[in-house]
Amino acid sequence: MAGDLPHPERSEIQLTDVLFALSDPERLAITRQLADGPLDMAACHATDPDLPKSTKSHFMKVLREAGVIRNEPHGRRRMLTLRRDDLDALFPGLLDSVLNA
Amino acid sequence: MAGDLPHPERSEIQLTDVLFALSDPERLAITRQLADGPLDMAACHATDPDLPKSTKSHFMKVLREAGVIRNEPHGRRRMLTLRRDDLDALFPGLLDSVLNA
DNA sequence: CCCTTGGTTCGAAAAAAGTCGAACCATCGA
DNA sequence: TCGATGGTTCGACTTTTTTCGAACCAAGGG
Repeated sequence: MAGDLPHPERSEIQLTDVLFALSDPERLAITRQLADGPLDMAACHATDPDLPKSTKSHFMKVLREAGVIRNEPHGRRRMLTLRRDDLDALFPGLLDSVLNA
Repeated sequence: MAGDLPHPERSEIQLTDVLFALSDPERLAITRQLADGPLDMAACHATDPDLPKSTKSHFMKVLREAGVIRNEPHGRRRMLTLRRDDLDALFPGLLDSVLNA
């Protein structure tokens, strides 16, 4: 593994992909947890604590490829961050309205 | 056919369903057309003008069941309206940010 | 009446997405 | 350097979603 996973540039982020990524309750829950700041992946449980790790990893992949989160290696762990700056710049007000709903 | 199709009550509308309905480019295009006011279904083309009518009808069903639009009989046609009041009340700012993006 | 028009529903097939075990990989601590 | 830890990727399977023709339906017009 290269360690660094691919992330879309800001200019490549598509509104429909972001909406799709957020349209799943588990992925939305993850996104909400990241609204308060970055988290270790291990510290970030969706709703089900017994979720298989491959499934959890897949959720993160969908969010990452849509441009909603960053997933970067951090020591032996993964640091997850919400791409708030990019999303706010591209779609002003969208993230806030989703998180506040 | 009863003529009147089922619509969710405002209280039944789910954020994730709305996000999913808007996460498809065709359905988003339809929604944008309705932002300026109600339209006859016949007057509301998505992107492809040669879209089969059953496919178009299905798009409308997804949007209707998510609570994004109303689809009501109007003479021999169908009147489509964006449920802006309901969406604004439930998810303030969401619709505007999506439409302005 | 019948026929056209505008639209829904059904059914089946294809495409996409979700799920998860197993294998793999990279890093840190002992 | 070995093992444990935290996570990704692969592969196969299940489920959901999409697509669209064909059948159907309701309302108006001739």
